[in-house]
Amino acid sequence: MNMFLYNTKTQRKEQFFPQDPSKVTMYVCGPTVYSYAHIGNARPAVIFDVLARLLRREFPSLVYVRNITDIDDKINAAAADQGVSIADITTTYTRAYHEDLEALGVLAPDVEPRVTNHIPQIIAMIEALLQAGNAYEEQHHVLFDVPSFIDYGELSHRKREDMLAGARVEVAPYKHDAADFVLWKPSSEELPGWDSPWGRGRPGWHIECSTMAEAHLGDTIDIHGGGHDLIFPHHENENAQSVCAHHGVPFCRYWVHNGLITVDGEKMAKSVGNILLVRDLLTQAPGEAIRLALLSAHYHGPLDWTEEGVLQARRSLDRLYQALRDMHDVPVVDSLQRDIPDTFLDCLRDDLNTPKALAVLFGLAHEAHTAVDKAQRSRIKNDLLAAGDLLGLLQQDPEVWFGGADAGLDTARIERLIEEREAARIAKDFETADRIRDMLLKQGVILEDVADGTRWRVAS
RNA sequence: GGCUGGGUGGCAGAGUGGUUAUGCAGCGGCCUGCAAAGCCGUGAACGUCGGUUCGAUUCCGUCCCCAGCCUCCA
Repeated sequence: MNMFLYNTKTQRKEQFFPQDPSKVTMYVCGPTVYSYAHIGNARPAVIFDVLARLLRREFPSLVYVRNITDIDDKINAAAADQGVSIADITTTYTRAYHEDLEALGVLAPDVEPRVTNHIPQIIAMIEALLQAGNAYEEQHHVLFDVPSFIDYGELSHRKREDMLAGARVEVAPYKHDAADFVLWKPSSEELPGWDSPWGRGRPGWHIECSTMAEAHLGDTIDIHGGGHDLIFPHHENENAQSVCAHHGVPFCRYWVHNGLITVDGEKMAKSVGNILLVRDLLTQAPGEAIRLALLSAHYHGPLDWTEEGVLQARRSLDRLYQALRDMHDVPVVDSLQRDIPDTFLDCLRDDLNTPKALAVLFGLAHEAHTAVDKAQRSRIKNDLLAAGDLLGLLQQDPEVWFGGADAGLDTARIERLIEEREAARIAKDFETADRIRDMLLKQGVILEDVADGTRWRVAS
């Protein structure tokens, strides 16, 4: 059970040893709910979902926390923009986030804390930082005193001097040091705020994750995940806060970051106008195909999102489901006792190498088409389903996959035409038979004549 | 300017100090009334320049290119 993860902090792949093997802890930065989830939000959700599934299998228990950030100036701006309440915005987009992730086969985390439910704890942590001498109050703000934390920059591998060189932000007058960041800031009348020892205000950006991690997982967590863009400043600051609030106790043992998504080779950004919403992608391809597309590249590297990539993912699933379809009458062992082959598990244990794991899946599909032995076929089907389940794939009925689920097809009509064609074939009227087949093909329905009759599928 | 990740065959994408995954696409064959699916076979790659080595795509260094971060973006 050797597991390895690339640790951003040490910049190398390390063997994973949880602090307490009986209870692994993982915290992943969730969304700020001010708009619909885009494909870049979906990538970490899917990746850490796979990691969570793997950890649950490899260790007796896992506590997986993925937060919802429901206090943020972008939320306030969206509310003002749309003329609705802040609660309306966060409720709407939290629900949308859940719907989108569910469509991608992402399981719910064990805990999904919200910032608004942790204000007292946030205030307590800020007080702890003030007491420890790592924070100061200035003009109704409370700021983290970066120079007071000697290890600052350790995670993102930056030196403070270097950071100042290219800084594109002006230093606020209430900061003692340019690198200091806000823990608490004052709220005006119309903005959401809570009473605190420093007046009515709201938390800064980073403190909520430190607080929620502490509240649900303790002082030291095993794995902290998120997008590559969060390494600095978010995680660097989170680490500084937590370590200082806990008097030097390490905050996180393994920092795991996923690469970012580009769209047709270009950065995905509002300014470029190429933000792809999960919601919109789901109208173009099944959620399972989008999930596979996200897992088809190693999590650590960049992923270029293209229509061709989604199409390839659909075809990959066609191939895998084709194998399952051919084994529709092959029995499998009870799902609770499913064994997953080590060849497959080892791929994931090695820094979550999903592309390599997928290759094992294709190998199984190939075996399925060549094996004749009954017991062997049963084993193959079992492996395919069990391994697929760990990736959150292949759990549909193949008929549903090939039926194009919501393609809005008249199934009865297709079946009738297939019967007509069959009659024509028996009568050796191949002209009619081919005409029917071509007609269906034009409508995106492909016919396959197999041993026990004619079956159909929707073209990818 | 600093920091980080990446540059592999037509495309996507793993991996390895020497016999070069996997999927899609291509080519030849089998199967089929013909197809489709599947099977069998097959061509094709490691950004640049150096170094280490018997041998490097794989290790080290240089350079080039791409992407991201550098205070509220997953």
